[in-house]
Amino acid sequence: MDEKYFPEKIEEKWQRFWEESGAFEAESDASREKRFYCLEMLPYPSGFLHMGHVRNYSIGDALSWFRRLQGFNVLHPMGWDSFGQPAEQAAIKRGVMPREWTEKNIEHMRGQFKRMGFSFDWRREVTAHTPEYYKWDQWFFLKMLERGLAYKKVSPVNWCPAEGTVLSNEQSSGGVCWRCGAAVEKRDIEQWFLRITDYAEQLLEDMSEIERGWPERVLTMQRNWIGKSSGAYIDFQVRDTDERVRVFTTRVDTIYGANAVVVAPDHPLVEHSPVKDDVRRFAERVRAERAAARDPGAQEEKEGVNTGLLAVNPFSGELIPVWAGNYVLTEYGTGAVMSVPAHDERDFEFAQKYSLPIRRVIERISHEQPPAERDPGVEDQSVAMKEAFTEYGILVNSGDWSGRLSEGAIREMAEFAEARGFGERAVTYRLRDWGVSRQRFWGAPIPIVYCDACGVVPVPESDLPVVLPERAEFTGSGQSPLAGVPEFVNTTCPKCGKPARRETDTMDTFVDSSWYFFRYCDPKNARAPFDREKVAYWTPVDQYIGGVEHAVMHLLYTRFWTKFMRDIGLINFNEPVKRLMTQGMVVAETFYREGEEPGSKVYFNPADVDVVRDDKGRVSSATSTADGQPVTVGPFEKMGKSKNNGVDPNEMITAYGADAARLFVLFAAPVENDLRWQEAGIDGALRFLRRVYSFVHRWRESFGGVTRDAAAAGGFSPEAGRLRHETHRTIERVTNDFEGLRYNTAVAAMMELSNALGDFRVAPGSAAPSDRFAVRETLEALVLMLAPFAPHLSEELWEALGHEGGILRSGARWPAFDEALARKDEVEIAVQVNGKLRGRVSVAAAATEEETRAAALADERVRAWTDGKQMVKTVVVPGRLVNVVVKQ
RNA sequence: GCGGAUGUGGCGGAAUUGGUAGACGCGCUAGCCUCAGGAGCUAGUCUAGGCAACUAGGUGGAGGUUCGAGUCCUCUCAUCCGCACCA
Repeated sequence: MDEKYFPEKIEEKWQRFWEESGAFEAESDASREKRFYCLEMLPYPSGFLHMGHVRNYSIGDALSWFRRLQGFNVLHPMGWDSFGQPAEQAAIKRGVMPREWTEKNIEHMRGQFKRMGFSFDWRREVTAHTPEYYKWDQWFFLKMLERGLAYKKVSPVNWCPAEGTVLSNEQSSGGVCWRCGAAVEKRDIEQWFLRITDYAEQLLEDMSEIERGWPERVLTMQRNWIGKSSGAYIDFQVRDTDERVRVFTTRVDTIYGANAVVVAPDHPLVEHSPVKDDVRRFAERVRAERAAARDPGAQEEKEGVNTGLLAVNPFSGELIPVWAGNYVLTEYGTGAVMSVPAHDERDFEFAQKYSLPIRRVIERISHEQPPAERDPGVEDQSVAMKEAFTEYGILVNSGDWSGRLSEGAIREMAEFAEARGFGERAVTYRLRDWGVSRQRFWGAPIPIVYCDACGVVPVPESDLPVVLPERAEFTGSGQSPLAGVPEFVNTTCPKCGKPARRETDTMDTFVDSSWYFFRYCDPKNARAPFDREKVAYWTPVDQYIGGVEHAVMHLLYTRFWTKFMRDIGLINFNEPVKRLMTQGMVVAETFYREGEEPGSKVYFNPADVDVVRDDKGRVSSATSTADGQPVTVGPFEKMGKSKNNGVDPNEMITAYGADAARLFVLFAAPVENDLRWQEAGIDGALRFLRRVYSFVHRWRESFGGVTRDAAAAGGFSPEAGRLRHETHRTIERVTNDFEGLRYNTAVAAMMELSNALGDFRVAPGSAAPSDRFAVRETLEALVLMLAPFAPHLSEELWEALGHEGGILRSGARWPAFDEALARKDEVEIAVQVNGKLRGRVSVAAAATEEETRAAALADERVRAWTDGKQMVKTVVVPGRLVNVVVKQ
């Protein structure tokens, strides 16, 4: 053992040891019931690990180590979400083939992971872009197709007319093409969809199974995304046509107040309009406005045109106009609404703009509701009402329904409509089917063949995988790259054998990430996506860790995929993840100067800035290291290129070691909070590790031959007793903190223990056997508890303490605490007089209430406040405090 | 606009869930050691007063419940996040 702690030397040594001994390799083993699946979201191989990754995987790695030490069989795998756009961008920009680019990145990042010392079972690595993996994406797609869950429909994409390419939402933000700046258009093309909406109800219902383990806000976001809404469909006959227009409403009770039917601008009913050209022009305009710069947060003004059609209110028989309005969405409900301005804010706004009549049909029933504004005796309330009354109430002016309450009327009016054949109760969802088609090269090809004779033909399972060609033209313009590869496109029909063409769309990368963690359980299986028994052993995932940005899409899709896999008999549970943890961002200070352009900023990397502090430690100013001139101190922001405040994990490892970096990210903040990266903080982590290292170095020689019996025979000195108490109490605290993923307080507890060891002022040379026993007990516990945070150092110290074969193979177990030792035999009791702290007394931990009270009242300082006063009562909280209430 | 969360020293954050506010770390101050280094060690560090023991105040703000409130209740302010014409 070196006298000093040299991280790089130790880290290399143990990384080699782990690799050679297969320390983190796990196998499903029916005889080992205690098993734990610890999963972190797999990264996109952009080429470089960033601090967000370091944090994400440090959290998971710590938990994996903890469970291993507790004797669990732990599955902790890693893989690559390696399909996706950046690879294609690299191909366009630099002419590198996506596969080459991707694999080089993976190579590099895997090396970075290894330098961090994460305890992955690398044999299980899953890589989305390999045919061995995406073959099963295709297989699942075919299974969905068989079950009617995959289908094709026309749907719009962002289209750059200048380049003739399809753009993602991101690439067309602001309504212009990110590359050439041309105005983006919407174009309708046929695309593949998965019927996730068939599972909407289950996706909502099954949330009850995971409520305890998932963050409330993630479930809320998913609930909102699914957007369940119960109401009714009502059909309005359109006069002079055979058409009926169906609307969806949650408030049938307000139907007597309907002044119009408003349909989406591109609603099919428009065909029957006598002024359909006007309506079409309107629809075109709305369309164009939407495609163009849509500022986030900007709400369009409500606009509409009268279609000239008239519809019959099936309840009242009243004739009302049909309008087309920009505020009615084609995609939601039926694309048509009944407009009830008196009781809906949007309809109110619309009616005001076009001077449509407003009729109040719901009155308040409680004084807590806003007072009724109305002109008695006048039907049209346009003048009286200042805003819509959207609450439930009592029905008025509603024919036979008048006098009923909203709640009952909503139900019964829907039933009435159903009985009369002009409507039904209905539930709608905001959730839409999952569009999986991408007009891209770098994705799993959708296994479909188009044959002139047979139509749409699925590729037979036995012909999978449909392999992505090695090369394609990535000119950045023209057609989808796959369409330009004749060897790929031209094939024969699996049914009739005649020439046919392949589907050139590839799959959304969310498909890959929907089931990858099942593949980890059996990553090399060539006959099936995975072996059911292996998956049954490991899944569902015990703990999943990742960024909150995946709260909706990825996590909803993977829940959907799980339910589908259940339905085809691959697994037998509903929910893939028992516990979910969403970690906060890594943020760092920003420094900048005003740029040449007004409002532009030139950012300085924190490493190139000197910060000046006042004597309270407040940052008062900062200067550039380069020129010594001042720079402006900005707020903490997410690390990244745009703010030039990123920190390279490699540099951190070089300067401080992987262990210190890992310890710091786990200590600096609770895992769900944002983490403020401060270089000084990692210094503190390193200091702590050095301290622990030097304790072991100082004491290890003196531990020989000290047994528990020998130590106990001599009894423990008060100091040694105190140290043992601290040790056992710390084990208790750290163990509990782990269960709640409270790493920051776990580390704090270990630091306290190390401070206690520092206060134990006995020299190793002159220590009694009992002292040496106590110190060894402390150090062994500390080293093992530190393993999840700083595994390399812990391995080194464990070896220095005389254990062979590495921590996991040496049979080491997470330390157990002795309840009796963790408790104190003397406790300090706070004594308050009238709620103010006036003194502290020490009593036996087992002291009765009476004894505690007596001790408190006997205290001199307390008596100074109570003598001569009338005592009203005393409150005693055993083990904590005494409050004496006196009359003033 | 709707929904959710959070406000504690100069900073990140603790506080056994109604019981000693500020653990632990960073930063800062002073001292020691020193080949004077961004190393190590020791002490101090919520605010005000005092040499000190101590006293008073203090958890965004205002009320309230309670022997006792960072924690519970009411109102209010601020910040952050999500959704955004969802009928």
